Amino acid sequence: MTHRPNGRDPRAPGLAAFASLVADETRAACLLALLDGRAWTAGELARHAGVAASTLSEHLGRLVAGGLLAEERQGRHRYVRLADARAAQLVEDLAAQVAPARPRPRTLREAGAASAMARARTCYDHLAGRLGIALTDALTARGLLRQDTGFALTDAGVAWFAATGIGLERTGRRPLARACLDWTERRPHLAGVSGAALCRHAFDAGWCVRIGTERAVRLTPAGERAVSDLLGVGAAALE
Amino acid sequence: MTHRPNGRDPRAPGLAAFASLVADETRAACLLALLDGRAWTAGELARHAGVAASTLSEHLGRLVAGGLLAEERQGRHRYVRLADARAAQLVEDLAAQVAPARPRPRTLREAGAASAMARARTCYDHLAGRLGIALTDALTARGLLRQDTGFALTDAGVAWFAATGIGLERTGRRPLARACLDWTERRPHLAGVSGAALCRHAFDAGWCVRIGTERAVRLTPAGERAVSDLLGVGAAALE
DNA sequence: CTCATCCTTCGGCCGGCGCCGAAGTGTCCC
DNA sequence: GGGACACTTCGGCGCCGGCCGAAGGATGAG
Repeated sequence: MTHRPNGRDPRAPGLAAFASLVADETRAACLLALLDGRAWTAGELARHAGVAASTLSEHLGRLVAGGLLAEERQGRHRYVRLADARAAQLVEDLAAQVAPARPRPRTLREAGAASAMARARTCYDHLAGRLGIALTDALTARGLLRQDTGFALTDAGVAWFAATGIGLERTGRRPLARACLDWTERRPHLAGVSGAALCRHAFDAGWCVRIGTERAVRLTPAGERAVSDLLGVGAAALE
Repeated sequence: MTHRPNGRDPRAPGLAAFASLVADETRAACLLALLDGRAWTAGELARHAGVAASTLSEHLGRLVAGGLLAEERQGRHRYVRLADARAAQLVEDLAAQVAPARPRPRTLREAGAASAMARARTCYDHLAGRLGIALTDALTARGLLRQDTGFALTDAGVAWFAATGIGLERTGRRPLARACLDWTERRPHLAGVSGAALCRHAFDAGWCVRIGTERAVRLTPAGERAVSDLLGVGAAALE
């Protein structure tokens, strides 16, 4: 990088440096894995990505320095997670751009896992998969969310969250509602403060539970009743 | 790249490859330049970026192959522009993430240009700068746009566009309204179909004109009257 | 036709960086 | 204390890719 006396936009170096963080396959794999919203140890990520621990340590150093990851050291472990909702959104958005190169279930076990993921999963801090879309569509059909002129809760929507006992706390500048493009379905679903609150409530109220240690989620019988009663979402929309 | 038999997300290679497109300083400079929404020739971009024509030719090849740019060959010229609104949004979003490393006016001329850009400019196909924000805020204050629960036009807002004679044609899946984070102001302004329509109308109706060959824009006296009459935006909000 | 202009292709150079294994540091457990 | 474990640092290797200049189309002007 020699000196460039030109009319380049001063943001170019920063933009390139930032994109470089994602521009490595191993780091990209880490970021996608961390989209589950949990904190992983460096060792877990190294095994997941299939590289030596030393290699991964350097990658984590870069990602933390770049502000994409936050770290928390506990004893001899280094826990790492996406820095904030902003970072998560960035990875989501970027991942949504890439060609849906995904057909690849090799074994029955893999096919089952992929099917469960497509049905319901978490995407950072909100619900995704067909479940996430079904909820989003139901909110829209009931006039609680409008997607026709943008993406925002209606007054009735705000009231619905309050009546259902789901608190919506405004934190900083994070929007109350925003669209997150679903990877498997290529359709938008609810994210933002309300999406996160709905997801948290769904877990707290026992509407859904995690399947194994993955991002996949299963709707419980109680959850089926709840979404049917509250939003009129039938079992058909969830299969 | 040896074979990785691991549990990596299959999207990782694509994500990394895609980010690589932006992860080069010269390509980043091109993308930022193209955010003005116009078509540039390869030569113009080469001079702008300060690299040899041969070097830039290779960069353009990658960006086009990656789907970020669209090209149009006319005679011995190769015109290139951002492929679509999706690509523009991606570059905007990414650029908004990077630290606002921008203080740097060296000469009076540069300072003047920076000041004009901060006042009013285009951002791909919509208006940005203090003008863009003033319009967005005015729409919000008048109940035509709601930003409190997301980002969407209200029914009154749709009616306002119709009454003002600004057509809103739904094209594909592009949202009618979405927020674009302003680089200089760090605040959201109106983008999407309605943002583009408003910008186009402003030029067609003579509300504003381009300053020189840059992205900067100047509000005409007629434009000042129009925004004052239609939205109650005073001159103070635009300085 | 001839020349100038714009772009692309090719060969070659060089730096950056992703990778590993070995060695070192810090932490927890017994 | 000793040993196992998690992670980091370091040296070294190899490759990818950005850069240039020279040469080769392709197009338009005269």
